[in-house]
Amino acid sequence: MNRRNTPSKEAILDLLSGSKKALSQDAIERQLDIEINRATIYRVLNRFCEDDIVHKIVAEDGKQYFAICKKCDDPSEVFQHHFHFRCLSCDTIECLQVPVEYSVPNGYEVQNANCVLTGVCDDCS
Amino acid sequence: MNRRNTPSKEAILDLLSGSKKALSQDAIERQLDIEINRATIYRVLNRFCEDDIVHKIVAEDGKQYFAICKKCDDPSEVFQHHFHFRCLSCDTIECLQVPVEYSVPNGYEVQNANCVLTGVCDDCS
DNA sequence: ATTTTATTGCGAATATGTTGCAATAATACG
DNA sequence: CGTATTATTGCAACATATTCGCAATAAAAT
Ligand SMILES: [Mn+2]
Ligand SMILES: [Mn+2]
Ligand SMILES: [Zn+2]
Ligand SMILES: [Zn+2]
Repeated sequence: MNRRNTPSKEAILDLLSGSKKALSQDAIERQLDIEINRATIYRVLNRFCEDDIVHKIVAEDGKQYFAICKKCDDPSEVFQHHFHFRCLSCDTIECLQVPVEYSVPNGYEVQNANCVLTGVCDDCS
Repeated sequence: MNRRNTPSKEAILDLLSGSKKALSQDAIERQLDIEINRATIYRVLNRFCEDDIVHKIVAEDGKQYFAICKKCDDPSEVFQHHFHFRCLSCDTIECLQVPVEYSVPNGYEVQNANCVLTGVCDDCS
């Protein structure tokens, strides 16, 4: 149950921390300096998710992308569910600072939101 | 390029038209009276999507779900991007009549939205 | 009837993600 | 330190979803 510090964890966390984009397992594997097994990368990422260090986005391509959970500038306000943007041109996914707002019919209880907008980002337009 | 009418198309369209839920390929295959090959089901569904008869939702499970494109009660208004709800209890996905509203940073152009809320639906709570 | 070609079925390929298991190594504790 | 505990890793195998090539079939046009 108790977490241990390992080179794998550290390398993956460093990579995600320094990235402006959400990364998939294979992007992480490619960008890493050290070699880490695929299964290990997934296990590390899933543990980060359990610990709320990282959140997972599932895009329209059906793949999982992972991004660091950042707090808002206003530390009193927890960073809520937000939109993600997938650029079809540069094929990247990023977290938008845009909260997801919705209302649901009576009796519906929402536990999570996975919202991805697709299009062309500023850099590519 | 020209579309032809086939028993497969008709059966799948009937099924989707009569369903309150978005359906995955394997759900469609199970619920069909006639037997249709897996690859064919996907091809029919993808053609429906191209023709804007059906829309595709990708859920957190990474699977594709398909639902008929319905117009609003108000025929003047095209049915926009809307939220979808995935119930973890009855494991279904439905279209909510809740439009997706957002703003994006300057220079971003949105072409599509894939938004799925997850939780427990009214029937199951 | 004949032609054209969209559609289908089949099998194989691709891709993503998970799991069992034995080996390794981080941590706790004497 | 030295040892014990067990979280973590690598590897291979597995599971599942979706696509693709290709030859056969059948809708639609002539
Ligand atoms: Mn995010
Ligand atoms: Mn829908
Ligand atoms: Zn871009
Ligand atoms: Zn339900």
